[in-house]
Amino acid sequence: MGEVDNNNSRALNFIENIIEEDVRQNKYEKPLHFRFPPEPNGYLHIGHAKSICLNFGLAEKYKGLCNLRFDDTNPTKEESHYVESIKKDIEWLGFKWYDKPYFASDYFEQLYKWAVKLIKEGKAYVDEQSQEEISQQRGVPTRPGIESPYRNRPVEENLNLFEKMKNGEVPDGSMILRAKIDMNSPNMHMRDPIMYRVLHATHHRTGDKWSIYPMYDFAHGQSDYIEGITHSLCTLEFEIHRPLYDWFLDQIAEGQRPRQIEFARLNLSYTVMSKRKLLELVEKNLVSGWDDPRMPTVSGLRRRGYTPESIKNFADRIGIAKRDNVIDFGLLEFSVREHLNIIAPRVFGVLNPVKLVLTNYPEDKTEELTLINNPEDPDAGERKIPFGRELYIERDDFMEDPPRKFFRLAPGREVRLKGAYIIKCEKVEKDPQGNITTIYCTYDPETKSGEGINRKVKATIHWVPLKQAVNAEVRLYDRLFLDEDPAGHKDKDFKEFINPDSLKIIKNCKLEPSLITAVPEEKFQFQRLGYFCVDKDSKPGQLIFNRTVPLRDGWSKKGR
RNA sequence: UGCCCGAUGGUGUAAUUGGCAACACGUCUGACUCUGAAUCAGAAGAGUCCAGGUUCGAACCCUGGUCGGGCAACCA
Repeated sequence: MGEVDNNNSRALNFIENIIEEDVRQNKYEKPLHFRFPPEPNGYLHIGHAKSICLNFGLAEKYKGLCNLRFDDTNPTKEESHYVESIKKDIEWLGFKWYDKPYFASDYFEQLYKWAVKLIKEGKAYVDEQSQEEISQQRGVPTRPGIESPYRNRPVEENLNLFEKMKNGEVPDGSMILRAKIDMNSPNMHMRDPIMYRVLHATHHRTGDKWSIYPMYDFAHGQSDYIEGITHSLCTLEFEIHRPLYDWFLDQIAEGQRPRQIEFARLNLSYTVMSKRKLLELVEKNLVSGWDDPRMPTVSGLRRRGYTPESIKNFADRIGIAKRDNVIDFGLLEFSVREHLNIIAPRVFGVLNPVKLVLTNYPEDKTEELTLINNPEDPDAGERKIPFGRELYIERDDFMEDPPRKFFRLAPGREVRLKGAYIIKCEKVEKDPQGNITTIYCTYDPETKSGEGINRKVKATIHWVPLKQAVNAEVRLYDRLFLDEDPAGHKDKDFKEFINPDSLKIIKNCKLEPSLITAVPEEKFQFQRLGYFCVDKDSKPGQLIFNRTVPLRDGWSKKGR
């Protein structure tokens, strides 16, 4: 139980096609080896989840391995608490990395040796120009660059200078180590790319041991190579780096080497996906944190009430390709509903309560009614709810002057209280402002659920016993941005599109008493309303629920 | 005046590698329903960016365009 039927027979994506071909050709002697290489400078988001599902999923599918490797070559941006959050998120998604977490920083020594090797072979040199000069000389994509005056200095001099850089004898920014490739290349990344920079910064793992740090391009491919990665999957923006990835491997690799394959990153409508922008939302307190339930982060989705299964099914459904894409946020919502429909126990919760009195129900009588916990899951069992003369129902479930298509309660109309009796509205009581304060009904004792006669009524509504109701705070979420592509406007900042109503807090909601013991991350379907998840801020006696997603609503959609 | 990618219903992904466009979401009907949910049945919606070419046959191959994305951090 609890499994969403997942289509394993779906067509292969282009990466799987490449892999199948590799397997057919017996290209690798060892198991296929993948890797997920996050930089520990932020929290994982749903786009990373796509990559995680791809890499770890491929390893599972082809009985291979998948490493978790932190790409920690920039000590000025990386922090160990990000390492912890990333590990937690991957584990929560249900994936297991091979062996232990790996770190690019573990390869600093090896990388350094390779750099020295390149210098000795005349393939790398120390440049002492300013950042501006170097950038100037690099040229522009449409014009070739020009060579640095330091480009042809003697090997011995390069060795000495690089040693000084390494020993921390030169200030930040004064020297860099460059690969000697081709300043005329149409590919900007091949115009003598930077291999090492001087950074007197404390690294989250190596501390102050190093004062030089390798650049991404001089670390990533080599790290893949060291770990025996067979397929190095990354997003499209690295496509243009591939010639450089291969060039560095050409210099150092023997035998089997990794192959880089690029795929399109995930874009989700009505949200932003860059770590920089997400960080900005956090730092400017536009959201409550990385795990704010409105954030597209893995931790945000978890807090919102998403399940790992729903995220994995989503990742599977969106596929892998190379063209730019924008996935409808509704597809993510479909994926949670699909899973939660199967696993979430049904309960009664009234968000906007109005008192209802059954005038012909005995004053002191209380019944224990039995309700099915989940019609989709026979093993979910039953529970009891007390029923009495006074109840709460949803204010929206009553209309004094209903339109013809409104099926619920109205004066003179009958409706079933789910799991209880059919009731009929007799009259309403209002306050001086005209707000309805109490709805008076009669119940039909002959129509008890499961026992009595089952007359057809147009609607069944949920309810909560007034006396035993549990108070709770409920947080309703809507999309964080009003624009489909908030980051896609050249002239406007993405923050201008923030939805002012993305969070609505409702206090004094009335829940059925069984919910009193609910604990954080527990998920329920509040019947007829949606799926809800207990928030981490929730405490006994002060329950807080997040609405993960409302139920599909075919009625209000039709325009009513 | 460059280089690298890409282009298939509203959205996303397929098409057994050249054999007559499929699946999912969404939308719309209808059935069922003690959740206006779920479930079930059905429908509409693309002729594959454009123009040529090769071929008995092209979404797949070739040529030339058009449009979109990326590339000029001592970021990854």
